[in-house]
Amino acid sequence: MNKRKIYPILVLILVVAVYGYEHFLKTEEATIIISEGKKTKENTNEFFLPTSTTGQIVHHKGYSLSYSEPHEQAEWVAYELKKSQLSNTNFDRPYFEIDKAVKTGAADWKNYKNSGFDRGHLCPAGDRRYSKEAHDETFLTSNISPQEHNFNAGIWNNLEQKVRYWASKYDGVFVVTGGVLKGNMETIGYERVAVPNQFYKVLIDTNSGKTKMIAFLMPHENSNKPLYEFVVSVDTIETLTGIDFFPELDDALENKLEASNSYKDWSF
DNA sequence: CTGGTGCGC
DNA sequence: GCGCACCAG
Repeated sequence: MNKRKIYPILVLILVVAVYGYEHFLKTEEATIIISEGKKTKENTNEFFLPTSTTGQIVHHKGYSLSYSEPHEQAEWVAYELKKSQLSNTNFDRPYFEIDKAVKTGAADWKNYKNSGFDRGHLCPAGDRRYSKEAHDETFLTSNISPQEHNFNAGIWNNLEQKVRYWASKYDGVFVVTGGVLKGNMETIGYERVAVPNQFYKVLIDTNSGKTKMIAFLMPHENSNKPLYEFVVSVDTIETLTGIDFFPELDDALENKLEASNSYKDWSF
């Protein structure tokens, strides 16, 4: 067979392969979204999603996220922690996997190897112990951020445990968490995963009477201070990150709750 | 609980 | 790559 005959065939194979791969990616993503079931505005998982500053929102069964490709991590991860989901089941920790649902390519876990930083969960594995599937799903690289071990196992861990306490006490809470991806940041690994200088967590409770919010902003370092010392208004975090946290909420209520840095409604 | 490294197969 | 032992805050 001469070159004139073989080139069109090679081109055809290439086109089919690329199309097939794209189709595979879209099919996989669609499956993930459909697998969450019908979403309505009454479903808090959708209702309380923040805005994305990056244009790439990914839905998993147990949480949703907005991925920032330049920083190789999520700008936020959001999920509802229901009281009924609290569990002490001990699943083995699986290996981290690159999140294939991130179209631009989620970070490789190898970036973290020997970096000196923890692979810090944003949606904690401890919040998804109600099934092995949900637990394993938190071990996607789109759900982690580089964290100092003393911070992750220290005050950040304390805050995560407090969230579980509140989920129990207030019959569930909706959680949004992430690193502040602004300013000069150290990077790790060949993909230059950014190391945030601050981390935040925003909570809303709509299940125990009147709607209430609380937000935390923590420097990326361990601390022995009490958790309430890190409470700020939601507005403060919105200004820092450019994220609008509860856009679907009634405007008057949203404005009032997000301006407050009071923690009187939350039991420490 | 939150994580890590090293070793053998 | 996977399972397992062992370590740290």
